[in-house]
Amino acid sequence: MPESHHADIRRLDLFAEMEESNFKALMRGSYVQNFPQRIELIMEGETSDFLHVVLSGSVDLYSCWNNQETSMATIRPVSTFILAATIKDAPYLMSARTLEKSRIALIPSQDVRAIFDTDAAFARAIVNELAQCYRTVVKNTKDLKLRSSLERLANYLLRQHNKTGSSVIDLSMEKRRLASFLGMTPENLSRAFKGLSPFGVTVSGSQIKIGDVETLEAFAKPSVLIDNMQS
Amino acid sequence: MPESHHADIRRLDLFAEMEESNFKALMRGSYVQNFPQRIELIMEGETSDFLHVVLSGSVDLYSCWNNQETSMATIRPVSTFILAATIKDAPYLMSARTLEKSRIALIPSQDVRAIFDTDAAFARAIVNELAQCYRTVVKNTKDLKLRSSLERLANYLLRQHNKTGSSVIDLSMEKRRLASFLGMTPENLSRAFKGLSPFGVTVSGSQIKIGDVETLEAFAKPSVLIDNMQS
DNA sequence: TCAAGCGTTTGACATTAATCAATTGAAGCG
DNA sequence: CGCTTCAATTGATTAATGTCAAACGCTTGA
Repeated sequence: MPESHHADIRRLDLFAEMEESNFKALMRGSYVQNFPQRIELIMEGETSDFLHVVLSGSVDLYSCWNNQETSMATIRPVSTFILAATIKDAPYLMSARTLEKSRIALIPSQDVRAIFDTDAAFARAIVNELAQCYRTVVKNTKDLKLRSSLERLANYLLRQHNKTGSSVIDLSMEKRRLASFLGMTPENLSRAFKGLSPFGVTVSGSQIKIGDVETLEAFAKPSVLIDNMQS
Repeated sequence: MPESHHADIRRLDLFAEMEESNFKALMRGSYVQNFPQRIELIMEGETSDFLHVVLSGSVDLYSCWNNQETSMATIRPVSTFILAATIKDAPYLMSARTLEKSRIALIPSQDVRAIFDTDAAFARAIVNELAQCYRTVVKNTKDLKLRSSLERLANYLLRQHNKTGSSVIDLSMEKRRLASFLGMTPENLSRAFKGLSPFGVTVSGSQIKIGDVETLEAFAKPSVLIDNMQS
C-alpha cells in the first residue's frame, strides 16, 4: 500500500493507539483500491477476508430478503465496516456497495485477528469500536420499534442538524435510499416531508430547511438514548 | 461471592479461557444476589457500574420512549448483559427487569475494564461476545425491516423449533411480551397465530404446535443470515 | 434544443396494523 | 367454591403504511 494512505488510516480510533510495528505489519498485507460508483464490494453470506476502511467516497450497507432490499447504514470516511464479521470469521450479514467513486483500504482479516492477540491497545480499540457499533444498532432498533415514520424522519433531520450545526440539511443521498434506511417507501417519505411542514420543515430538492428547531423538537421528542450519536 | 457460583460463571465463553488469577480477582469484587419476579435491575440512562450475569431465572431487556415500551431481548442463563455499556463506560441504552425469580451475579465494570487490558484471552472473549451481540441485533433489524408481522412470528416459531428440536413450542413468556419483542400489539399477535393456522400452526395456551415444519418453512422462508442463531 | 430516462411526487386504492370496547378464560385467593 | 384480577381473544373501527398508476421535473446526451 502506498505510504501516503497510512496517515489517514492511522488517524482512525481503531488504529491510532497500536504499536507502530504492528501497524506497519497490518499495512504490509493491505492494499488500497479505487472503485467507481455503484460497485458491489461485498455480498451478504460471503465469508470475511478483509476488513474494509472507507478512505474517501461513501458506502451503503444493505440487506436483502425475499426480493426486498433495505438500507442498513451509510459509511463515510474515515471509518471501517464489517468489523464484527472479520473478528468472528463469520459470513457477512450485510452487503456493501459504493454510493459514489470511493477509495477503500482492504486489510486481511487474518492479520487483524493475529495482531489483536498481541497488541493490547489494538484490542481495546477494537472492543470500543464494536461496542459503539452495537449501541448504534440498538438505538436504530429503538427508533424503528418505538416511533412512527413521521417521527423517525423528524428525528433524523434533527440528528443531521446537530451534526452539521446548520438548519439547512443536504440529504447527500437519494431520497429513495433515505426512505429505505428509515424503513418506509419513497412515496411515504415524500408524504412524510409534507407532514412535517406544519412544524416548519420545507423541502427543495435535496435541501431540507428546518424553519424552527424548537418546534420540530417539540414534535420529534428526541432522546439522548436514541439520537445521541456520540454515546 | 460464594465459591459455588464460580464454576457456573467460569463456564461462560466470556470467562472460560482467562487466567485463573484474573478470574479470581474478578470474582473477589463481585457478588451474587437473588431477585424476586418483576424487579427492575437497571434503568436506561443510568451509568454502568456492574456487568450482570444471569445465573438462573430470566431477564427482560426493554426500552421506552414517549410512554411506550418495547421488549428488546430476553436473557437466559448463563449469559451476560449490558456488556457494551460496561466496556464503553456509557449509559445503559436498555432497562432490565427480572421475568421470574432470578439469581444475578454483579461484576464491577471497573474490574472488567482493568482485567481486559492485562488478559489477552479475556479480551478476545469480550470481543467475540460483543461481535455476537452486534450480529444478533443486526439480524433483528433485518427481521423487523424486511418482514411482515406474520412472517416474523412464523420465523420466530421456526427458530424456537430449531433450538429445542421439538415441534411443540412452549412460549415460556407472556404473549404480550412476545408481541412486544416481535414489534406488534398483543391483539395482532393473537390474530397472527390464527393467520398461521393454514400453515399447520395450532395454539393451546402457551403451547404452540407446528403441524408440518416444511409447510411453515415454505411460508416463512427462513434465512441463515437472519435466523441462524449460531453464526 | 429536444427527447429519453429516471427519480420524485401525487392521487386513488388496498393492505396491514393499531386502537377501542367488550368478552372470554385462566390463575390466585379468601 | 366463587370471586377477583388480569391476560388473552374477538369484533368493529380507525389510522398508518404500502401499492399501483400516472404525472412531473430534473439531468443527460444525441
